[in-house]
Amino acid sequence: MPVQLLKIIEGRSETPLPSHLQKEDLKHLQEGLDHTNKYFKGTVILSYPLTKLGDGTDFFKVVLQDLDNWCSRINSINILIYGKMAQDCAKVIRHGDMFVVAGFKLARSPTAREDGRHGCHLEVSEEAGSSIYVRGSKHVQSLNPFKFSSVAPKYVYTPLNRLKDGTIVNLYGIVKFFKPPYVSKGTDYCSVVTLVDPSNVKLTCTLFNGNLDSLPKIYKVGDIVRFHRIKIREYNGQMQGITSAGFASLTFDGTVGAPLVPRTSSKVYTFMDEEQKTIEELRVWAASNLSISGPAAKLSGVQPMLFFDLTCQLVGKAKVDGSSFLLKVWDGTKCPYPTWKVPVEARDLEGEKVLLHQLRNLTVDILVYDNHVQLAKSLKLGSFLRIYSIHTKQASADDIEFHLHGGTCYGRGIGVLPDSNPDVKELKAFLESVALAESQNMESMSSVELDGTFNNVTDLESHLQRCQQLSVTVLTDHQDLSNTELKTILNSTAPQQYRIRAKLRSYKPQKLYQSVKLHCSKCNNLREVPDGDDFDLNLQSSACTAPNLELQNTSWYDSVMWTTQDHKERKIAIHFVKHDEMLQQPEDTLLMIEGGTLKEVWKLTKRFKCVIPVRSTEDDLELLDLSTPFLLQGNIKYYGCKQCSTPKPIKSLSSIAAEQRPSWEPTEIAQVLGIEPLQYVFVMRFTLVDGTGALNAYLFDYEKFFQIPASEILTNNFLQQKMQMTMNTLCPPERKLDDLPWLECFIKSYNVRDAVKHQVYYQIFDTTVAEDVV
DNA sequence: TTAGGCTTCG
Repeated sequence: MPVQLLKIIEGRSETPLPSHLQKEDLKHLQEGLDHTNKYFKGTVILSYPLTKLGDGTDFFKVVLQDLDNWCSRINSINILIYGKMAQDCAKVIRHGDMFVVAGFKLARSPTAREDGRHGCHLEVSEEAGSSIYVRGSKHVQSLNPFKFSSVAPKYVYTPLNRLKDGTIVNLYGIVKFFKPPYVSKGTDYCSVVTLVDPSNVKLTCTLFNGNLDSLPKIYKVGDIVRFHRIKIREYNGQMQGITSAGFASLTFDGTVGAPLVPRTSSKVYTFMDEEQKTIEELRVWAASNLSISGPAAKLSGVQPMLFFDLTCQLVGKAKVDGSSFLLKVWDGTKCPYPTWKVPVEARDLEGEKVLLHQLRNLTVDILVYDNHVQLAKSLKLGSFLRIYSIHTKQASADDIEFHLHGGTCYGRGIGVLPDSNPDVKELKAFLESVALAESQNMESMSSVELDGTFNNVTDLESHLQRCQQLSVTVLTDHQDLSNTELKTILNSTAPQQYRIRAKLRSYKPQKLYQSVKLHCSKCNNLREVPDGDDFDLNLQSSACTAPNLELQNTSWYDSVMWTTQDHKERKIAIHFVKHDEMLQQPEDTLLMIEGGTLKEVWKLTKRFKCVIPVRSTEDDLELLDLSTPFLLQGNIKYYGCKQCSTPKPIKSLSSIAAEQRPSWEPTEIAQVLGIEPLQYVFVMRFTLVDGTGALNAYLFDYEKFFQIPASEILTNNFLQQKMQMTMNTLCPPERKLDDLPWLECFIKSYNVRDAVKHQVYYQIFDTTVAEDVV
């Protein structure tokens, strides 16, 4: 039989190829050379749907990658399979399979220039006397491994529903619960991990090791682990896993599409295609079968009386007494409640004094107890931590307290995250921006303050006093102009420009988030920013269209598709845009999603550079309705103008993908997709007074006035607080007019006429909030 | 040996 599936033979995993065949290297596949008695071996990286040619012959095309030459510029080749063999192959071939072909005919590939693969393709059919051997992955039960040569030992992995008492096994699982390593009462560190796998059986493992590093590096529920040599025992009527001699583990991020970088302390480990495929399959299974936890809690979002996990940086620590220890941490956001400060002796507090002072309003005190003290003491200042199951407690009328109680219930504990952790990378970038803002604030304050003799209230007061003398805004141009009184302006004709000195008596809207609008610079229209519900509805209605199978896996993107296993059986497809035939790092990757929910789309934006929601049509993917963002990047939703856009087919994007270094700039993406992008803008009305008169001036600001990008305000707590603080400085609530600070501004007057009336309006321009106010 | 998940009570 020409297509041979190498079947499992109990205890014998080796089925040799016919001995007359010799392996041919990709670079030796050339026209004019003799390929009789040669075979080519590669991994299936792509297969196309089975089709019929014009004459009714079945036709199946697969792309093989040569693993021995995978770092060469050209490492893949097209295999064209005809007739019955095409049918047979189409039934069994899976992505990732090892594929061997012999007795092929070699011909020039007409698509080589376009697909960048080998200059020749291999033609294969029964008539030509070809043979195909397929080695399937572990998870295809009917197919099995054979060795081409003796390389690494083969591991067999036991599904969690097949575990037997008293055995030592290898297994994979998705972390459903874990206790980060803690000091046990014996001699070792202990970590308890509960796993689940697609057999839907749970296994709780108790892992011990004297070396912290030898325990699995699990950072969150949903991580995927591979355990080697774990002992299975029955305990209380259930199977339990426990470390045995030689136990080893790999841990992977459980997010679909995240890089496959194993976390391990082992210097030598096997991790091959099959393993990769298993992890990818488990990720997809988990994505549709396990509940995905929401975004991580931030200090700005804490509530009294709850338990939460906090990702943070350690800025100070101090011993308190024998059974408790103090950690001072921050995550760049401000806790909305006044927080409890644990009294400690100044000499017991470790940490940079200046930093502790600078961040005094952003750090919180976490008191850790009992078994956590030892680990807490050993933590390095500046390290990034995830503290699991912190308890917030409202002790007095105002203060909120943070406790990490003794014991390890619910995974209570402290984990140190490496700098390479994606959450740490994100946090670090955020903290740097906050620290910069904080230090700029500090520079403007008096040096007396820095020594810590002044308290917060005094800081604020002196800050406001300063604001009352100087202007809280500055002019970015035309400084030579002299001031004009408001009365004069009100009595003059428009259009004109003026420099004014006035006080901000009031402003609208009072709720600052309402000031954010979307503006089209082409048609000048302003539009409200759609809320998340609209977006969700659009996504839901587009999810009714199932992904078109013919639009999966093209020359410029790779696709993953799965069906959710809830009652809706929703089909989700993700298309990862490639660059140079390769997938890029997630942080550089643009992906398109069909059938995703709002939550899934947001989750993807956390990991990938750009996300474009799309749906299938008959012959291409297309953008959703323009009330939906055409692009999500970071926290920002980019919208297009309905009036001025003429959406083009999605394949127009492939031109950017083909660039040397695709930067995926929103403006460039908008341009190739025929979208006129809308810009986020603050629109506010300031009522200004100067003793001679009052006038309303509009502020129309993308970023310049507040030095805050309008695009980021809606999704960034810190910037919202910053903007609120700025407005409180410009127009302090509950103050008499005399006590308000001065603003220096440029305003221009302009006429607005319609059939019935004529009005003069004023707009602020070339003005910015003073640096020490921001 | 240790812990064997399922919140402290400071």
